[in-house]
Amino acid sequence: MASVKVTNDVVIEQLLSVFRTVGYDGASMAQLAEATGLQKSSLYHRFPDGKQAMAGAVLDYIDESSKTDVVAVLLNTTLPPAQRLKTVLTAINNLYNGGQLSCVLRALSLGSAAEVFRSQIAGIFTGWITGFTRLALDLGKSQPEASQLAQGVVIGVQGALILAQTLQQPTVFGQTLARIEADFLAQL
Amino acid sequence: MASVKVTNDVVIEQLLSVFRTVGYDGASMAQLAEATGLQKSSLYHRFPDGKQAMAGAVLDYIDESSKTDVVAVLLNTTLPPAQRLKTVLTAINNLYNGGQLSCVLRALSLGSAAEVFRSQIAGIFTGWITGFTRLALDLGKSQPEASQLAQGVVIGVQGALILAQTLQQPTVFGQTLARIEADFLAQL
DNA sequence: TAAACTTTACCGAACATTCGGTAAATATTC
DNA sequence: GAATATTTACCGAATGTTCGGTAAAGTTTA
Repeated sequence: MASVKVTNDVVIEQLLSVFRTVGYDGASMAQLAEATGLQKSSLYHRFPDGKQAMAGAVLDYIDESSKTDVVAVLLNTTLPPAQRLKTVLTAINNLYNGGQLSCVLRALSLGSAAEVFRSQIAGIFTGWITGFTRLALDLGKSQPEASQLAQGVVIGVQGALILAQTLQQPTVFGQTLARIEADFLAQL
Repeated sequence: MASVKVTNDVVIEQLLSVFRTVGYDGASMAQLAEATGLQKSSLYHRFPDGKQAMAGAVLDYIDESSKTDVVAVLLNTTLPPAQRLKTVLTAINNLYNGGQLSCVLRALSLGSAAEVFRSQIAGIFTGWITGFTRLALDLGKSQPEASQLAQGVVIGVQGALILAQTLQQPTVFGQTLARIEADFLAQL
């Protein structure tokens, strides 16, 4: 091989950081090149199918880390439910750097890319909902309660990120995570 | 004067419908022109400061209708709180056509326009929070409870819109509004 | 009242710039 | 030297924006 200046994972993480802050249409090739430290053509060498493929790779990357850091933990029934909850909420808090980072799933669900990526994004959301539903059931909730709580996690995370960043008040995000934890642990 | 082809309000509503679905960077002048039925140059006649001014006019329009349809109702202490709640939630449901329409505030908080419009968007969110806090207090909640509930409205609406549209399951939005209503009316 | 002037709304064509993407050449590693 | 990675230079198309001009309505003046 020739000199690989940056590993593929690093490139993807830089692409992620651009897409998440400016969205798909807002991200220009020049900006993506500058962020990765590569020239445009080098990006096209790694992603021959162009910009959409770059965003697709970012989504695959997110899909993967979502499965390992969130879903797998939630479904790991060898751990006590309360510990699973705490671990996952901490992971989520880190994912968004305490509410300071946008969610790339939201960023990619607008504009030219929206229809292309919608089903994949839906898959990631569904994974979370499945995992949190299982956790809620293990915490003694009824089926409808569990579904409602699980949906509330995705809704709360996405909504809180928007509010926290718009108000420039990251604590809103942490408060929301705390409320989610309390809801799951609440005894009827 | 020459005859006006479309009133300013109609133009703004068409601009709104484009911006809300594709975002700021995703909206091309050609698309905005086609949606309004005017030529690009005619749009520049009405908005000499260009695309940003068009999005700004849309935001002003939203700001206004938010104040009259939501905030003013919430603060109208001549009406019983429960009725205010019901009226406003119905209005919100209509605003987003039962969860099928994106929120233009979210659409404009990404990309090139994000920093330009952030404070104005924050003002609209703050208006809602102020109004819902007042309502919660009138429903007998404590101050911290009221603030938390009010924040939860904005978070819930924004988050539910994202989830509903990604999953193509608009009912998610209605369910969230119902949960919000229940939370406000719940007796401790 | 009618002609002359001004203002307003609109349009088609062009503007410079930036867009995503490509081809050919150079550099690096095995 | 064969293969891969990266770069420089470039392309056509699309971007947001501006310009010159036209038609209609209002205003002024004779």
